[in-house]
Amino acid sequence: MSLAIVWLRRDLRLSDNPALAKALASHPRVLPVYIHAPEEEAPWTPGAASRWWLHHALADLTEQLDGRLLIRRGGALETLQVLIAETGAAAVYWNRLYEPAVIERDKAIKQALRAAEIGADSGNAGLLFEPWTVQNRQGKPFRIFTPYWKQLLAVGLPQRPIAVPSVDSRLVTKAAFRALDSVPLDDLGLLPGIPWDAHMAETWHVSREGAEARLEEFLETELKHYAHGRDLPARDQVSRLSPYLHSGQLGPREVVAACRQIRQASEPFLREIGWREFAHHLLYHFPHTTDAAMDTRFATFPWRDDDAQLQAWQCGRTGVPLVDAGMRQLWASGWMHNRVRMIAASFLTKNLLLPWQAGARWFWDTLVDADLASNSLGWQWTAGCGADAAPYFRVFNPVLQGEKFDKDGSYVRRWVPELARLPAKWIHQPWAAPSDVLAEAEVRLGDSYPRPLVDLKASRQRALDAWSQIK
DNA sequence: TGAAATGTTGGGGCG
DNA sequence: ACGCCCCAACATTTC
Repeated sequence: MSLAIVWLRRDLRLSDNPALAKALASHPRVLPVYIHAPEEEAPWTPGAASRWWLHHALADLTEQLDGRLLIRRGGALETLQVLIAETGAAAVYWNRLYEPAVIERDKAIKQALRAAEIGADSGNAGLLFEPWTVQNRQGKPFRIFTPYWKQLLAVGLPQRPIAVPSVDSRLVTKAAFRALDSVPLDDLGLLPGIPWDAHMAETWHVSREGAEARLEEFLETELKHYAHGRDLPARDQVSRLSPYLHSGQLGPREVVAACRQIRQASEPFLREIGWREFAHHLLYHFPHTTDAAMDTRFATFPWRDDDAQLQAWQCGRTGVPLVDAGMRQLWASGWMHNRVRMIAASFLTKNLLLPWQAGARWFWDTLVDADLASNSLGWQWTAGCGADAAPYFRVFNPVLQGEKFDKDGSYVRRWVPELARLPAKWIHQPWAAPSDVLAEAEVRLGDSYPRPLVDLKASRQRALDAWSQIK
């Protein structure tokens, strides 16, 4: 009786899971396995927020599998080989990932297994289009989003996910499972040592059920205002699906299928799914862009080095309310509204002139949706050094952005409570408020709330001057 | 998925 | 009544 191992990674779901479907199609029994080998993703081993999410996602998947998710620790290849020896498995199935280090590892594993006459097959659970299947008329990878997206739409987005297979009767028996040594989830040490995750637990339902509920609620209630609503951080009319997509608790084909089933126009939202695709496309074809600017002129860009300012940015004490609100939302909940991400990133790279890689590293550690492809693209986009980046001279003014997108200041009030009593007129620029207004609101600049690290106008000019040095 | 500087227009106050 | 100036309001250009 041949057994197949289904090696789960960032495809932590049963539905629309090609590896699981293939295994079930040709083997009477399957053994789902998660192997904890973060060092194999170095230097991009999952950050603290990602690990927190992963813990709960694994717990939920274990429950869906009636306790039969085998967890092991150690090198992926060796662990698979040991498991094959222990179980007599005839084949291993998994779904592909697209980060440079992981591609290399997975290639080697596939080769080694096949050399040992073990079946090894992989599928696509994570993307609508895998990077090597999309190219422009010259046969080259796209570098600009819009023509890339147009082509995907012309080809047609895949929208037929694979249904949830009934796995229960096909899992290894409970007796057989007990005979295998499964590492207790808690032993992986994914949860924080000090409990900083209280607000995260309130914010997120890290489960398949949570993913489905979020998707459904978003499509029903928020999608119709998405085109404008997504710009208002206080309203939060966004999907919040990114962490589910990253862990694979939800697949992009499932999202597209759900959009097609409703009457609302979903183009603006699907376009964001398109950006996620594009990010993976770029990372695959230009693997160095996790660390180096795509635009080679930036090799000599005069980035500053200032730990104190970097730290102030990280903990939300820059003195610029909208930036601080975003950074505190990130720290507390593992997530930041997309518009505020752009503003906070623009402030770091332009106004503070600190390297985008430093920002990318911080986001990597603090975001529950931290994704190497999306994070690298996003930071290079903001810094103006990416493939299809915002022009360098596009500098966000956090005061104007606040007045446009957080008119009444409620987003700032929520995350920067020491400014909550300021009237809307001054909430985005307390440094300009008359002293009686500050006193009335019990704001003491430089004491209860910092003065701004830099003058917005002067630092904007400094960034433009730095740009003119390399162009 | 900007912002600031610069240019243009048109209404209204005023001599 | 007319021209002049001021300055919103909007458009265009530039970074």
